[in-house]
Amino acid sequence: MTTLDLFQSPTSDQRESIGPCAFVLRGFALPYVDDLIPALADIEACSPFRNMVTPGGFTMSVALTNCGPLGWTTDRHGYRYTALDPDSGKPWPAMPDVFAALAREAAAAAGFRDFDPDACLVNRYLPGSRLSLHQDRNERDLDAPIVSVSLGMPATFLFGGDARSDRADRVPLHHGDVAVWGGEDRLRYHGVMPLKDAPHSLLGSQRINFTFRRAS
DNA sequence: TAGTCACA
DNA sequence: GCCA
Repeated sequence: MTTLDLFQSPTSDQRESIGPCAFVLRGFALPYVDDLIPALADIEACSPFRNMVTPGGFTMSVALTNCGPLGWTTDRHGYRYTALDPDSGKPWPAMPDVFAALAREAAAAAGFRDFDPDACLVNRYLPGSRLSLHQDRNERDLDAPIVSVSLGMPATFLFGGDARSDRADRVPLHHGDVAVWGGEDRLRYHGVMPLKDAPHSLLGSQRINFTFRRAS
Protein backbone atom coordinates (compact mmCIF):
# COMPACT_ATOMS: atom_id res chain seq x y z
CA MET A 1 0.00 0.00 0.00
CA THR A 2 1.28 3.44 -0.94
CA THR A 3 0.88 6.65 1.01
CA LEU A 4 -1.65 7.85 -1.51
CA ASP A 5 -3.90 4.87 -0.85
CA LEU A 6 -4.50 6.23 2.63
CA PHE A 7 -6.09 9.31 1.07
CA GLN A 8 -8.45 7.56 -1.34
CA SER A 9 -11.91 9.04 -1.42
CA PRO A 10 -14.95 7.51 -3.12
CA THR A 11 -15.97 10.86 -4.60
CA SER A 12 -12.56 11.63 -6.07
CA ASP A 13 -12.51 10.25 -9.60
CA GLN A 14 -8.96 11.26 -10.34
CA ARG A 15 -6.11 12.81 -8.42
CA GLU A 16 -3.09 14.46 -9.96
CA SER A 17 -0.05 15.34 -7.92
CA ILE A 18 1.41 18.74 -8.82
CA GLY A 19 3.76 18.84 -5.84
CA PRO A 20 4.73 16.91 -2.70
CA CYS A 21 1.71 18.41 -0.87
CA ALA A 22 -0.28 19.70 -3.85
CA PHE A 23 -3.01 17.98 -5.85
CA VAL A 24 -5.66 18.53 -8.48
CA LEU A 25 -8.84 16.55 -7.81
CA ARG A 26 -10.43 16.14 -11.23
CA GLY A 27 -14.19 16.62 -11.21
CA PHE A 28 -14.37 16.56 -7.43
CA ALA A 29 -16.84 19.48 -7.29
CA LEU A 30 -19.22 18.17 -9.95
CA PRO A 31 -21.65 16.55 -7.47
CA TYR A 32 -21.92 19.91 -5.69
CA VAL A 33 -22.49 22.16 -8.70
CA ASP A 34 -26.31 22.14 -8.62
CA ASP A 35 -26.15 23.52 -5.08
CA LEU A 36 -23.20 25.86 -5.62
CA ILE A 37 -24.76 27.90 -8.44
CA PRO A 38 -27.91 29.11 -6.60
CA ALA A 39 -25.80 29.80 -3.50
CA LEU A 40 -23.47 31.90 -5.62
CA ALA A 41 -26.44 33.92 -6.90
CA ASP A 42 -27.41 34.71 -3.30
CA ILE A 43 -23.87 35.82 -2.47
CA GLU A 44 -23.66 38.03 -5.54
CA ALA A 45 -27.00 39.64 -4.67
CA CYS A 46 -25.61 40.75 -1.27
CA SER A 47 -22.05 41.56 -2.30
CA PRO A 48 -21.70 42.08 -6.05
CA PHE A 49 -18.50 41.34 -7.94
CA ARG A 50 -16.17 44.32 -8.22
CA ASN A 51 -12.71 44.97 -9.65
CA MET A 52 -10.39 46.00 -6.84
CA VAL A 53 -7.18 48.04 -7.00
CA THR A 54 -3.80 46.63 -6.03
CA PRO A 55 -1.20 48.45 -3.89
CA GLY A 56 0.62 49.28 -7.13
CA GLY A 57 -2.43 51.28 -8.21
CA PHE A 58 -3.66 48.95 -10.95
CA THR A 59 -7.19 47.59 -11.27
CA MET A 60 -7.37 43.80 -11.24
CA SER A 61 -8.82 42.18 -14.36
CA VAL A 62 -10.43 39.57 -12.12
CA ALA A 63 -13.61 40.70 -10.32
CA LEU A 64 -14.17 39.42 -6.78
CA THR A 65 -16.56 39.05 -3.92
CA ASN A 66 -16.39 37.00 -0.71
CA CYS A 67 -18.45 34.91 1.64
CA GLY A 68 -17.77 33.75 5.18
CA PRO A 69 -16.61 35.58 8.31
CA LEU A 70 -13.60 37.11 6.56
CA GLY A 71 -13.10 38.38 3.03
CA TRP A 72 -9.90 39.08 1.11
CA THR A 73 -9.62 42.64 -0.15
CA THR A 74 -7.03 44.89 -1.69
CA ASP A 75 -6.67 48.63 -2.15
CA ARG A 76 -3.88 51.14 -2.58
CA HIS A 77 -2.68 50.43 0.97
CA GLY A 78 -2.31 46.67 0.71
CA TYR A 79 -3.98 43.29 1.03
CA ARG A 80 -6.01 42.32 4.06
CA TYR A 81 -8.92 40.30 5.36
CA THR A 82 -11.97 42.21 6.55
CA ALA A 83 -15.21 41.20 8.26
CA LEU A 84 -17.12 43.86 6.32
CA ASP A 85 -17.64 44.39 2.62
CA PRO A 86 -15.98 47.78 2.05
CA ASP A 87 -18.59 48.63 -0.61
CA SER A 88 -21.71 47.93 1.44
CA GLY A 89 -20.31 48.36 4.95
CA LYS A 90 -22.13 45.16 5.87
CA PRO A 91 -20.68 41.75 6.76
CA TRP A 92 -19.84 39.51 3.83
CA PRO A 93 -22.64 36.99 3.16
CA ALA A 94 -22.46 33.82 5.23
CA MET A 95 -20.58 30.86 3.83
CA PRO A 96 -23.19 28.40 2.55
CA ASP A 97 -23.01 24.98 4.18
CA VAL A 98 -22.44 23.34 0.82
CA PHE A 99 -19.37 25.53 0.29
CA ALA A 100 -17.83 24.55 3.61
CA ALA A 101 -18.66 20.89 3.05
CA LEU A 102 -17.02 20.86 -0.36
CA ALA A 103 -13.91 22.60 0.95
CA ARG A 104 -13.61 20.24 3.87
CA GLU A 105 -14.11 17.10 1.77
CA ALA A 106 -11.66 18.22 -0.90
CA ALA A 107 -9.02 19.03 1.70
CA ALA A 108 -9.50 15.63 3.31
CA ALA A 109 -9.22 13.93 -0.08
CA ALA A 110 -5.85 15.64 -0.48
CA GLY A 111 -4.69 14.54 2.96
CA PHE A 112 -5.50 17.66 5.01
CA ARG A 113 -7.75 16.73 7.91
CA ASP A 114 -10.23 19.01 9.67
CA PHE A 115 -9.92 21.96 7.30
CA ASP A 116 -12.14 24.70 8.71
CA PRO A 117 -12.10 27.69 6.33
CA ASP A 118 -13.22 31.10 7.59
CA ALA A 119 -12.79 32.84 4.24
CA CYS A 120 -14.03 32.13 0.74
CA LEU A 121 -12.79 34.45 -1.99
CA VAL A 122 -14.98 34.27 -5.09
CA ASN A 123 -13.21 35.30 -8.28
CA ARG A 124 -14.89 35.88 -11.64
CA TYR A 125 -12.77 35.70 -14.77
CA LEU A 126 -14.07 37.07 -18.06
CA PRO A 127 -12.23 36.48 -21.34
CA GLY A 128 -8.79 38.09 -21.01
CA SER A 129 -8.83 38.11 -17.20
CA ARG A 130 -5.62 36.88 -15.59
CA LEU A 131 -3.88 36.63 -12.24
CA SER A 132 -0.14 37.16 -12.22
CA LEU A 133 2.14 35.01 -10.08
CA HIS A 134 1.69 35.64 -6.36
CA GLN A 135 1.85 33.95 -2.97
CA ASP A 136 -1.03 33.53 -0.51
CA ARG A 137 0.73 34.84 2.57
CA ASN A 138 -1.77 37.08 4.33
CA GLU A 139 -3.24 34.28 6.41
CA ARG A 140 -2.40 33.93 10.08
CA ASP A 141 -2.29 30.14 10.02
CA LEU A 142 -0.08 28.87 7.23
CA ASP A 143 -0.62 25.28 8.40
CA ALA A 144 -4.06 25.20 6.81
CA PRO A 145 -4.17 24.36 3.09
CA ILE A 146 -5.60 26.34 0.19
CA VAL A 147 -8.61 24.84 -1.57
CA SER A 148 -9.41 26.24 -5.03
CA VAL A 149 -12.58 25.25 -6.91
CA SER A 150 -12.97 25.84 -10.66
CA LEU A 151 -16.32 26.35 -12.42
CA GLY A 152 -17.19 27.36 -15.96
CA MET A 153 -14.62 28.00 -18.65
CA PRO A 154 -11.31 26.17 -18.42
CA ALA A 155 -8.11 27.97 -17.48
CA THR A 156 -4.38 27.36 -17.41
CA PHE A 157 -3.21 27.40 -13.79
CA LEU A 158 0.41 28.36 -13.18
CA PHE A 159 2.06 26.57 -10.28
CA GLY A 160 5.52 27.89 -9.57
CA GLY A 161 8.05 27.56 -6.78
CA ASP A 162 8.93 29.41 -3.59
CA ALA A 163 10.61 32.20 -5.56
CA ARG A 164 8.90 34.30 -8.18
CA SER A 165 11.66 33.59 -10.65
CA ASP A 166 11.19 29.82 -10.38
CA ARG A 167 9.74 28.14 -13.45
CA ALA A 168 5.99 27.55 -13.22
CA ASP A 169 4.21 24.40 -14.30
CA ARG A 170 1.11 24.87 -16.45
CA VAL A 171 -1.90 22.93 -15.19
CA PRO A 172 -5.20 22.89 -17.13
CA LEU A 173 -8.20 23.32 -14.83
CA HIS A 174 -11.72 22.47 -15.97
CA HIS A 175 -15.27 22.87 -14.64
CA GLY A 176 -15.50 20.89 -11.41
CA ASP A 177 -11.78 20.51 -10.75
CA VAL A 178 -10.43 21.30 -7.28
CA ALA A 179 -6.81 22.21 -6.57
CA VAL A 180 -5.49 21.75 -3.03
CA TRP A 181 -2.06 22.72 -1.75
CA GLY A 182 -0.50 23.06 1.69
CA GLY A 183 2.35 21.87 3.86
CA GLU A 184 5.66 22.47 2.16
CA ASP A 185 3.80 23.72 -0.93
CA ARG A 186 1.69 26.25 0.97
CA LEU A 187 3.68 29.32 -0.12
CA ARG A 188 4.31 28.39 -3.72
CA TYR A 189 3.80 31.12 -6.28
CA HIS A 190 0.75 30.59 -8.48
CA GLY A 191 -1.40 32.41 -11.00
CA VAL A 192 -3.75 32.07 -13.96
CA MET A 193 -3.00 32.68 -17.65
CA PRO A 194 -5.24 35.13 -19.56
CA LEU A 195 -8.59 33.44 -20.03
CA LYS A 196 -9.53 32.31 -23.51
CA ASP A 197 -13.13 32.77 -24.60
CA ALA A 198 -14.63 29.31 -25.01
CA PRO A 199 -18.18 29.64 -23.64
CA HIS A 200 -19.22 27.03 -21.09
CA SER A 201 -22.58 25.30 -21.46
CA LEU A 202 -23.72 26.17 -17.93
CA LEU A 203 -21.93 29.43 -17.09
CA GLY A 204 -21.29 31.03 -20.48
CA SER A 205 -18.20 33.18 -21.09
CA GLN A 206 -16.89 33.24 -17.57
CA ARG A 207 -14.88 31.25 -15.07
CA ILE A 208 -15.80 31.24 -11.40
CA ASN A 209 -13.22 30.29 -8.78
CA PHE A 210 -13.78 29.73 -5.08
CA THR A 211 -10.66 29.96 -2.95
CA PHE A 212 -11.09 28.67 0.59
CA ARG A 213 -8.63 29.68 3.27
CA ARG A 214 -8.14 29.76 6.99
CA ALA A 215 -7.33 33.45 7.36
CA SER A 216 -7.25 33.68 11.13
C1' DT B 1 5.19 42.90 -7.20
C1' DA B 2 -3.06 39.39 -6.71
C1' DG B 3 0.12 44.63 -12.60
C1' DT B 4 2.11 46.49 -16.77
C1' DC B 5 5.57 47.30 -19.95
C1' DA B 6 9.96 46.94 -22.74
C1' DC B 7 12.84 44.14 -24.88
C1' DA B 8 15.29 40.01 -26.66
C1' DG C 1 13.58 41.88 -15.70
C1' DC C 2 12.44 46.50 -14.42
C1' DC C 3 9.63 49.51 -12.07
C1' DA C 4 7.41 51.31 -7.84
